[in-house]
Amino acid sequence: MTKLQKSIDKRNALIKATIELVNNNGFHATPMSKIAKMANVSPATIYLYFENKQDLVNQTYLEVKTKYTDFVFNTYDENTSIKTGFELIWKRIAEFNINECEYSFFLTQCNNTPIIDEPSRQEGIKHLQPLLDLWKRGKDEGVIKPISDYILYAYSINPISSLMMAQKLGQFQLTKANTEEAFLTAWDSIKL
Amino acid sequence: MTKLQKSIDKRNALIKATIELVNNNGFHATPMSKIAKMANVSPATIYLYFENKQDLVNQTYLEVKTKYTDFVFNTYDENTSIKTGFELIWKRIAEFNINECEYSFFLTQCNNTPIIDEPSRQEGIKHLQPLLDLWKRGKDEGVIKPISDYILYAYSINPISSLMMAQKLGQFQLTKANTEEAFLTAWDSIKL
Amino acid sequence: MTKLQKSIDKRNALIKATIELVNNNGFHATPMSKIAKMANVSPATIYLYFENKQDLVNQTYLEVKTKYTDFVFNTYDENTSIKTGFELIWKRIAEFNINECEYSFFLTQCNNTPIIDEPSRQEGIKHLQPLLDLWKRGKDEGVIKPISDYILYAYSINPISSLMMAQKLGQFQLTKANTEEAFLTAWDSIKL
Amino acid sequence: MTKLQKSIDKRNALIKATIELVNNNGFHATPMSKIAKMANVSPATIYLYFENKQDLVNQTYLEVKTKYTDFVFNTYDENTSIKTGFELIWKRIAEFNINECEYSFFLTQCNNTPIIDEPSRQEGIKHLQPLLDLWKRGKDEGVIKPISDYILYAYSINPISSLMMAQKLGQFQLTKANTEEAFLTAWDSIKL
DNA sequence: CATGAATGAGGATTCATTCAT
DNA sequence: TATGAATGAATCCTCATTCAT
Repeated sequence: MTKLQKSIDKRNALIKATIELVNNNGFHATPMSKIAKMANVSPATIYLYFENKQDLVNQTYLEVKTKYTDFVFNTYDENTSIKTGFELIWKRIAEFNINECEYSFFLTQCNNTPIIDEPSRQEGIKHLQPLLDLWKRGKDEGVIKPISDYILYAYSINPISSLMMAQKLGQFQLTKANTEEAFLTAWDSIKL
Repeated sequence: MTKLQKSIDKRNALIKATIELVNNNGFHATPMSKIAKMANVSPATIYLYFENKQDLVNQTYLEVKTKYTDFVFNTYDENTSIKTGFELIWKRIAEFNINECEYSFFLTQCNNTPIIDEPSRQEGIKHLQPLLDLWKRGKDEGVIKPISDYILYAYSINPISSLMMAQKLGQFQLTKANTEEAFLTAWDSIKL
Repeated sequence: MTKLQKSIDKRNALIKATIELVNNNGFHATPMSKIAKMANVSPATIYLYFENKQDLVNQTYLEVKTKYTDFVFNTYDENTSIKTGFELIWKRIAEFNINECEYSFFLTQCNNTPIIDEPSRQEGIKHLQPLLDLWKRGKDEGVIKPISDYILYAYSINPISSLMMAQKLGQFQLTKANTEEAFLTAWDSIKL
Repeated sequence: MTKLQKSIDKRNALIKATIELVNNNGFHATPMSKIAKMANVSPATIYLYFENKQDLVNQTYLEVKTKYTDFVFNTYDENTSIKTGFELIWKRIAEFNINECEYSFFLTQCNNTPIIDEPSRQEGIKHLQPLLDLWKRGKDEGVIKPISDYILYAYSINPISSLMMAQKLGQFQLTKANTEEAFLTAWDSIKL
């Protein structure tokens, strides 16, 4: 194994540990020492890869966000009907939320608390462009309601996170059937 | 002013300070000393009213949640059509989110992080019963989709919080017109 | 013992400990924990009395400097001959350096290293005014060499510190006879 | 360039960096990593040339002290009158303090704090022998006061450092004229 | 009830030093 | 010889909590 690979491994281990611990305890209840222990490095080593705790969380956020959007738009094809395109994206988002719930829970927590820098948050928003483009086209074609993207997003995308949270808390089970219902509900909410 | 009143005032001041500080800094970045200072009491005094920091936050959560449900169901009348009943509740929720955004932001933060005890969280859920009853009736009457309450909630209620968050971040403005669009979208998502 | 007295005692104990430890180990080799231990308080207690380590050393410096000048000019009388006045001041300085060598060594160390803030250093210089006034009169009367005060100071006052340092290192003993010789040497260097 | 030369260069770079950083920040506020960076070597490399941080400072001290005495006694000739001999030495010391103030400030700092080992300090004192010999002759001839060498040193040599410090702090300017006054003052203080 | 002073435990971060290469 | 990566042991400082008054 090369030196570079070992470095990357260590950085990844740190990010993984950060996600797990912040998910379970919150940012401020997650000491650097625990992150180090879980990643099998010395606390001092963290500072070779990250400037400080805030930087560690910011970078973790951006890394996870990138994984998220990469996955979400990976299968997306612009040349489809609005509904098909939306379904493609929505179901990938759902799949990510179900299969990578560690990641999606982390994102949710970051999005709803003041633990992330505003710059990093802004950086994370950019990635959704394809979905916004799709909605623009949908509005032009009279298929999607002519309302603010924020409303469209709040009603068709955010609920997936809510359901994921409910599942994490053991209140609810996201089955195949459930997911289909949820998708149709999302579509009902934004279609014209 | 009676002694009892003075006590209640102090307790209220502490809860108010907790909300403001947790909203701005997060739970663990909010020291007891700052809460005390903002409430104009000694740190030691907090422990006359609350067992410890966790208890303070739990009680704050329940208190705010109670304010929330009291407000939301205050004007509710069971003897209306499903849609009217839903609109009544939904708009009160929206009104609360807009006018008392300190409170609703606090609830959102609690709902999306591990800072609240599971027992307190469970306690907070109970209060929604009238809405669940309404949905049950709606499903029976064939007006509301026959799907899990969690999905209904995720699609028709949670988005209000999302929009409130967006507004708090300055990305979005909840106007009268906007709110009406949002309501119709909510209804579209759950109506059969 | 009153509460206030206990507070003052603690502050004094901290300053005493700071002097002793910095004298023996230097500023940066003196951890707050050791200062606390020697003063019989918890490390956290230091921060009730001082903002941080730098502030602790700055305040210690000023406190010692004040003790120094208070002592030095305590017996001074303006209405004497130049030589008598100078002798009065010089011998008090010598006495302080001999009897309170902890204090004078601390001052010397502060004066010769970058551990004291510039503002605190400036603050400490002010106190020497009576000596400067005496020299002014001496120059006017043609008794003192008409050269820079800095030179006068370097030759007549600073050597006392040097001798104190030598004594501390065990190389030299400041006896009565020695001190008299040193005084005459000082006078020879500045008298016209 | 030979391998040996490269080694010497590195050692010199390290010593130079040590002087500059200790002068500006003090011994303990000067991390090995910064010294390494300023000398353009790896931190690990320092340990090829020096046993540890203390050894690095000790050796730096001795090296500078050697430069100092080499310079000071370079032009010295034993076969002169006491006054001429003293003037020769004194003016070289002054010249060194003015032209190589980085070096002399470093020496002053070492001489007034506990950062140098006692052995190294002792080692550094030896070099002054020619001056002590001169004073011995002067006392025998009845030209120099029959008092302790420590007093002679404190009054005629140390003040140069004091003036250099004052100059470094920007309070005072060591001009030609000033220096001459200072020399005469030094001579007045020790001559019989 | 109310408090200011006090603190032990713990957290982020730094640093002298080592080690595999 | 030279190094960059790695680290354990501090170090400064904070904070939830207690206690004497």
